Amino acid sequence: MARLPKGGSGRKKIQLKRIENEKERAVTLTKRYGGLFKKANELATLCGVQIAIIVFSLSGKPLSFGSPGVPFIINKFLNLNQPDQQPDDFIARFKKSYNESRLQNLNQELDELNEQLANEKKRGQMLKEHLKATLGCETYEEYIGSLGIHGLMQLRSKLDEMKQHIERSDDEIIGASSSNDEAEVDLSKIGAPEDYLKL
Amino acid sequence: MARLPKGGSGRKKIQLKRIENEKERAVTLTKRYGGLFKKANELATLCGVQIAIIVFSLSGKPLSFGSPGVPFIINKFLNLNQPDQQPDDFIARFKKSYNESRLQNLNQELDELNEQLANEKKRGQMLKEHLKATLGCETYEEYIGSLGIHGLMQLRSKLDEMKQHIERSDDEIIGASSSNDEAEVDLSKIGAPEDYLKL
DNA sequence: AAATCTATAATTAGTCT
DNA sequence: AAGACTAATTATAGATT
Repeated sequence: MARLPKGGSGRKKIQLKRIENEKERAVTLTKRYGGLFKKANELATLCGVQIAIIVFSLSGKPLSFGSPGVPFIINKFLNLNQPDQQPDDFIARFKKSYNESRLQNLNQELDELNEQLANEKKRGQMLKEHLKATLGCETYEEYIGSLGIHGLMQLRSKLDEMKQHIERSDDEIIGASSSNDEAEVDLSKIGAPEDYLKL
Repeated sequence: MARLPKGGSGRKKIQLKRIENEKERAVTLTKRYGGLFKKANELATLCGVQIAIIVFSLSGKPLSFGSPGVPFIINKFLNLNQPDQQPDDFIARFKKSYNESRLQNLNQELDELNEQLANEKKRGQMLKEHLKATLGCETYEEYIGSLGIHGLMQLRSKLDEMKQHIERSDDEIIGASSSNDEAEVDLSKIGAPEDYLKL
């Protein structure tokens, strides 16, 4: 028998921005994190890589996927980022790292960041010229806008997060003898990216 | 001239098992982890969740995505799985501080920042397409564009501010100095937006 | 509200460059 | 060898139950 198009009107394209409707957002989360984990599993299987995904829902509930396992991969990741030798004295190591590594690294990283931002700018110009040549439109602002709305939102929230973390860490380090649980950043103070760039 | 169906024969369904051919596997990894990170970014944006992905390729190279950041989410995840064990001796306490200190976290955050910047660059083509799709829009994108410039400028000032803050903190901590002025941003060093985004 | 359905959007395997 | 292309597969937005 002929199949009537009884179902919905089909998929519509959606904007890449926070879904305001709470219910709809929850449904989308359920659908998509399932799809994401499925893709991750396929990637691990097809390509033989190790992969871990951690998602924190708005309610704070952790959803995780890991092949071979989340803790294993976390350990591996942390060890890579902390290739520490082992001096006898822990405090000496602490100070040594603190004095030698941090400022230099930070300055270097900041310089690189600025350099990359400059490169982004240059690339924007090239793109504009290219677009102008092919499309005949002067849309530099639009391009930078598109670029900025992604990269800069992430940068922005990240920097605020780091800033808060620094302030807390300072308290801990300077007053090292006072116990201070929960050195974690209070995420609720950071807010969504939209809060910084809302129209 | 007429457009020949010059391309390949089209996509074939593949088995969910390890791809034996090394080159093919590498190509698939590249394609799919890009797609996976894109999906993750969409999930984070659409649903306002925090998400981190870590992939270790066979060669051991880590590929990661994080919103707000991989280390941050790892910390959160670990804290959930290891509810606060109170350190009762000095070394343990110091160790705790160290592990949560800004040296590690900052460096990791910066690594992550740079990584995400690189990802942003990789998506240049996608952004171009997005721009093309939104050429019809008039004031919306332009407004975002101006916001992007503004955001970039503020980003710069935040970086400078952070840098100064860190320099002062170093003096305090390592040199045990007690001078404690408020770190102020030197606005004269920042310059006008045009200096960063001029075309 | 979770499951199902359908049309469509998005991803990508294979191919060619 | 890194990107473009195309056809086909896969994911999913919105409707419906």
